[in-house]
Amino acid sequence: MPELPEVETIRRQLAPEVAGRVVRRLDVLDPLWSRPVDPAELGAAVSGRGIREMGRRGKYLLLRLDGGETLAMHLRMTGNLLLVEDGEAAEARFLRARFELDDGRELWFTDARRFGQALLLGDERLEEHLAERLGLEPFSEDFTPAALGEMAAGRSAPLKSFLLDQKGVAGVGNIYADEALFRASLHPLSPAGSMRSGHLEDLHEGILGALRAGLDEGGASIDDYRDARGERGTMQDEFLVHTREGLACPRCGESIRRIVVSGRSTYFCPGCQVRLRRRRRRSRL
DNA sequence: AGGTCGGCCTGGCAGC
DNA sequence: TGCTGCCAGGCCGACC
Repeated sequence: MPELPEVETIRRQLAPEVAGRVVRRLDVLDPLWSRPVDPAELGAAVSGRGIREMGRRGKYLLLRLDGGETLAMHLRMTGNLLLVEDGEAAEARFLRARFELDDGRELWFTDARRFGQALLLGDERLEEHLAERLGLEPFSEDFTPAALGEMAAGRSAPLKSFLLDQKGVAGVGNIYADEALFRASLHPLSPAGSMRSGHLEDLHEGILGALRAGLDEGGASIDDYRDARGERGTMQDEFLVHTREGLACPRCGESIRRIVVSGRSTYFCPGCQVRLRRRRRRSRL
C-alpha cells in the first residue's frame, strides 16, 4: 500500500520531470476520481495549466499549478501515478485519469480498486484541508520524542491505532506502523498513553528508521504498488515483521504473530515487543 | 470526545 | 473448469 515512502519515491521521481511543464490536457475517465466534481469540469480546470512542482504532504501527492491552485491526489490502496513515455504503447489497464504534458509524455493515474481521488483547491483552502486531516511530517524538525509524547498523552487507543491515525504522525500506514513498533520493541496493543520517555525515544527512532528503510528500498511492492517508472520497490524483502507470521523474529527468534487491531492485520513478535500497562493517574496531593 | 466499526471498491485467490 | 465468497485496507461518517 502506498504510504509515506512509496508516495515520496513517486514524488522524487516525478518532481524533476514535471516542474516547468504544462498540462496540455487532463482527461478524467472515472467520475469516482474527481467526485463530487464532474470529470469534464475538473479536466477543463487543469488543462492548459503550468506545473510549478510536485509536492507531498502525508500520503497526498500535490501537483502545484500556476495561479495558486493545487491538484491534491491520494493513491489510497491501489493507486499508481506513472510517467508514460509513449501513451500509444502503454497498457491502459485500470486507467482513471490521463495528463498529457507539453513534451509529449503523459502522467497516468491507474487504480484497480478505484479508491483514489483528486481534489483541486486554492492553496489557502488546501492548507486548511490538509491541516484538518494531517499531523506532523515525520521528517520535519517538529517531529520529536516530546511532540510524540504530547500527542499520545492520555490516549487509551492501542499504539497500532495511534500510529495509523494521520492526525498524529502523517504518512504512516499499516506496513510502517508494524515495522516501527517492532524497531521500538513496543507491543501494538499497548495503550498510546502508557509510553514513558524512553519508549517515546524508541518509537520516534523506530518510525524514522522504518520510513528511511522504506525510502532506501524505493517502497514496498506487496502487490499493486509501482513507482512512477512502473517498477517494483524492494522493501517487502526487508520487512522485519510485517507479513512474516510464523517466521522467526530477527531479534529474539520467537515466532512472529498476526493479530487484528482496528480491523488491520498486525504483525509483531510476542517475545521482545513489550506490552505496557495503562498508566495510573497521578493521585492528587 | 475519544474510540471503534462498517462502507466504499474490485482483483485475486481459496475452496468446492 | 467455473463459480462463489471472502480478503486486502486508507479514509470517512456513523455510532457508542
